[in-house]
Amino acid sequence: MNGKLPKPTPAETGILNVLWDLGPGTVKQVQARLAEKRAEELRPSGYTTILKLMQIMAEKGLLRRIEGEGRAHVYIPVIERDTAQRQMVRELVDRLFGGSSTQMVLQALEERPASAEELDEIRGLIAARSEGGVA
Amino acid sequence: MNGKLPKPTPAETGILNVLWDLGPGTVKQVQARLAEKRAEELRPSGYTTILKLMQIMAEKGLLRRIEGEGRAHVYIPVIERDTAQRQMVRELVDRLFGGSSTQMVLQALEERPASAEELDEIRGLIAARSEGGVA
DNA sequence: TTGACACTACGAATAGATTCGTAGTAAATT
DNA sequence: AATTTACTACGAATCTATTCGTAGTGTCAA
Repeated sequence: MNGKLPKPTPAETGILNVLWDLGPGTVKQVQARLAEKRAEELRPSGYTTILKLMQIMAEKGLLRRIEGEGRAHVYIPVIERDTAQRQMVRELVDRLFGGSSTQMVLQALEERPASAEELDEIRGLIAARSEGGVA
Repeated sequence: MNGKLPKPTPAETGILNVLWDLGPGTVKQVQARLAEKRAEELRPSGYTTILKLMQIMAEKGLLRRIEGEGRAHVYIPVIERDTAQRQMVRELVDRLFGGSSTQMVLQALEERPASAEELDEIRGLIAARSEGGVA
């Protein structure tokens, strides 16, 4: 059902992040959130820009649009955070790490050392995997 | 010195991969390699396409061009594999995982379970990190 | 010398993402 | 009713990436 959703572009990913965090939202809310976040770094996108993007995303099937109580439409992400994350991690692994997620994991851990708790968490997952006899 | 190298585009990344694997190469060699790899999946890019891309990459500073012995120019990657990998992993972590490389690592391990040896390798790195007292 | 060959250089077409201006519309305010 | 407000819809401009055709150049063989 969730068939062939296209890969979100960078700008679309920004919008999805907001909706994943806040739940269903209007263009205005999303735009405000993005503007607030990017205010210092970059010039934030204008209202109609975000509107257009969200319209396009609805066309593509990335968002579902429902008629809100007021006049503003409310948008909900169709693609889930997990799914998008998986998609893009996989792509990066394929493109830059020759398909070896291990290599990428090593690289990631090098770059930004995790805290002790995080390492524990990873250790836990690994332990589970090792037993599971994944091959 | 290696100052402000722009982030390689997808097509550029493909070219870099070849040069990272094979070392210095001509347009012809790169094109042949890419064609061979993509032959089954997608229609491979033509010769002049790769030539143009490599010229652009040289302009951007991603490749260095030296005059070969024959008439063909030889190109060498300026940006290193490690550097590019770090750059893009970091970007993905920031963009999709709220800056938490741990989250991305967990996701990556979910998606493509690593082999026992790989898990060992990761475990080793983690052990080293834990002791090193990074956090 | 002529022609084939193996390249490079360059311009331009196409495609996708992102941007925003302008116009339309319905509801709320005066 | 007229005006303002708060939105949506749409077209078009811009930008970047990718594509490839065509033309130019020098070398080598006949």
